[in-house]
Amino acid sequence: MYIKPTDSELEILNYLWQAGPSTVRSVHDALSETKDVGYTTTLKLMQIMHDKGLLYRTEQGRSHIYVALLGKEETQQNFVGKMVETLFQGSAAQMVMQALGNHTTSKEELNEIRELLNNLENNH
Amino acid sequence: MYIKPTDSELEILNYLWQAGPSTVRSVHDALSETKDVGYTTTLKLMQIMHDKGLLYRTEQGRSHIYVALLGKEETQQNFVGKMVETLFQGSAAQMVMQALGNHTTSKEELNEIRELLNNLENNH
DNA sequence: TTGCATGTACGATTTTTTTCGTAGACATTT
DNA sequence: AAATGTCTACGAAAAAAATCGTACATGCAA
Repeated sequence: MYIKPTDSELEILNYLWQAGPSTVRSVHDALSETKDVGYTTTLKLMQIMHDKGLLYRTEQGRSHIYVALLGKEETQQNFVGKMVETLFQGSAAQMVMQALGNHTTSKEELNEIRELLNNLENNH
Repeated sequence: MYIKPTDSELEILNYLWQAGPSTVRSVHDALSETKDVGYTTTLKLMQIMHDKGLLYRTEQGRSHIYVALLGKEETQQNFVGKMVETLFQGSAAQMVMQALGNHTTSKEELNEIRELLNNLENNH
């Protein structure tokens, strides 16, 4: 059963995906850069995420090391899927066009996408 | 200042975008198809949305007609943008590939995207 | 050994979101 | 006219999320 992370939980997951196994301290220090929040708030959030089964943790001396149990790809897929459903009437293509139209994308990336389109069409 | 709609509010907005100006009754009837919720809950939600400035309303006899004040495109852009930021490190291309890879897309739509890619590259 | 820094645990509060019961207005039906 | 159905208003409760204070343990430095 999939548990949808909240916005705050997503910020934490995002850091863990990039940084790998981390202490509350390092997660908190990272989040503090962009957000004004107390240490115990981050701590509590991560404890709750642990309770929910979103994070695994192991003791390391006096502190804990946390690892994301939810996969990045899995989560991306869930969020994108839901958004396509609710905001784009199920049409991935519409969202794609919206996204490409409103973001700067490099030539290389555009080519990558082109290649993907070709592959999709061939395996039809 | 942009107000981010909650999940429930999004469902209502979504209906209003498709159906145009509507009564609470018709919104509720539509939502009831997929969701088990009381009439007064939908009513209250729409009243709150009106207070927040998400909906405009006008009296029509004994009932009210509601209209979405938040644009569909604007909202799509906001949600997609945020998702690209938080879940795809700001790379729209990555999300695009994720989305296309996991959804069935018709040949026509693929061609539309191809055309968009060409336009993007030319206006570089 | 005293004090300070740094860690977890956890209760409690606040804020946000969702839900719904009840009351009152006003048509329509019987 | 009385009963019934359908509407809004609104308070309040329940549920979910986010925040933080305080207590307590432990390592380390003075």
